[in-house]
Amino acid sequence: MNGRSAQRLAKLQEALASGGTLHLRDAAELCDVSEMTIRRDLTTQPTAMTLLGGRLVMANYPGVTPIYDLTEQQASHYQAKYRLCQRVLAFIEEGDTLFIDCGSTLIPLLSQLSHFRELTVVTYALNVANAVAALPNMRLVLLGGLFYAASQSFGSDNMAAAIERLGINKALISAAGVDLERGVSCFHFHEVAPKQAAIATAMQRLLVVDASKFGVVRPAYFAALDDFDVVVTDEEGAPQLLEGHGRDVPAVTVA
Amino acid sequence: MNGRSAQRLAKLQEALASGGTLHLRDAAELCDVSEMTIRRDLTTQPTAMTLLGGRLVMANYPGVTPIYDLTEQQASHYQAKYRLCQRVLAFIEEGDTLFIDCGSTLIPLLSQLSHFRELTVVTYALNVANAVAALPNMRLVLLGGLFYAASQSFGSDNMAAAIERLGINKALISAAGVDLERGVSCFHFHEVAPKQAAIATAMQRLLVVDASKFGVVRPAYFAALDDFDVVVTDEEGAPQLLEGHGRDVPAVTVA
DNA sequence: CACTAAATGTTATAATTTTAACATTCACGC
DNA sequence: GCGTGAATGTTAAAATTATAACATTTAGTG
Repeated sequence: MNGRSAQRLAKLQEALASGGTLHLRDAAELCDVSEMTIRRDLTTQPTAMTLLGGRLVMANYPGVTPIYDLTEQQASHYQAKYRLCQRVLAFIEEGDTLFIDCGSTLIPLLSQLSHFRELTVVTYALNVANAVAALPNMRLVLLGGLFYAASQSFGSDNMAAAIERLGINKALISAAGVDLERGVSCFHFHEVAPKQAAIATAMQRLLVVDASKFGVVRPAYFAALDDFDVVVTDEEGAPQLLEGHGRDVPAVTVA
Repeated sequence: MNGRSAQRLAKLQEALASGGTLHLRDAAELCDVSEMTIRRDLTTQPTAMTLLGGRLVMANYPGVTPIYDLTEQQASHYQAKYRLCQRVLAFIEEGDTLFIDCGSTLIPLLSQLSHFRELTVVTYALNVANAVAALPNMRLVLLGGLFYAASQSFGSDNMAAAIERLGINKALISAAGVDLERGVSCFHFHEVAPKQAAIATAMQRLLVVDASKFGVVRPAYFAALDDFDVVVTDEEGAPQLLEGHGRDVPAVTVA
């Protein structure tokens, strides 16, 4: 433990507080020590900063997502979601007005939508909106309200009414749990109203879920399985969906 | 221009959307191309990502905005905005419900808000929402609608009504033009309703504009200068604001 | 089906960053 | 002042990342 060490780090953190990066050489100059000393400070002392390619950046800031490397597992998990969304893509047509649910499942779909010339996306999720906003030739309608960080989505008392006013063509719904008998559920209660409204108003309803969701029940039920026209799932999910059921299961597409 | 380039970048951006970094080698593997291709994508196409020490990071991620490659002019311009926002900060109190306007002027304010324990932010701008969503202890209300990419904001026919339902304490309004006689203007017509509604309902109204906005007129007028209680501007803006006027000018704060 | 141009891959090289080892300086008690 | 250990600086080598040049593949065209 060294008082100067801590003092230098505090100074640097202050410099970075407004965001940005500081090259190690500049950090050293700022503190009037050698680069090696800054390096040692960073490894010796606990700090909210990290060194990335010779540059100092803020990480682990209270509440701010820390800088970390995506693990291979995370990357491959993303690949699976990507394949699922490739399947969903087959259902989308030029001119559609899509309702896109919150969560991470449908995110990989969005960049694929840039192929279409005329598409409207309706969502109540911030991450979905950001992905769509980055695309050209896309009409985006975000249903606002109070922000729920856990699901990156918004909730408001008149969201259902707002959704029913829109001419939604296809509803792409995701879920946190699918139980063949009990129904389809999610974590957060504020998601129930928009999901149900989208299911009620859309002309075609797709449930997009990977295998891990089957047999799971989450706090908030929002639909029965046969409320959907199509279920898109992966190789592992399909058998679970079909077994012990055969009558009122929607069409199934496997990624 | 290359469609695949854009598609790859979109895919990577999605993978990084929830934060973190992705090593170039993993990014190349994910897209099934060579590292060189990803490098070229990044330099060829406009993107929100940047390469930092061989790792791909979201450039607009809180704390990772790379300022080192900005021109000095840009850096100083940002510094000016930052100072302006520092002044605005003095008007904000614990427990406030703030209306925050769209544009880039007020963005540097947002990261400073993390010092407060209890704050509500109301906005109709996507970039503002993203900055606030990254902060802890913050209540965020986003007014949704149809997305306008040029101003990164939303517009809807009932936005004014939605704003007037909220208990907004202080309205922080920015503008593209301030003419001492003709009034305050912005570029986009859909911004007029929310700005006016916020001005109408807020208990305190602050106009935040740097010197470059004075004497400029933009397509859409939305207020008179004396609709505001305070004008926050910089050293160069203050004299322009005061000259030839003296009666109905609001209090002026200089950054 | 050959031709062309764009896109991508490969390789070698340059530049940068990281690490390790050792030298030097500084603070402080005796 | 001297000795001691911590802190810092310096240097060289290793590892990593970036760049440039050229080879190869691919997509589109006549």
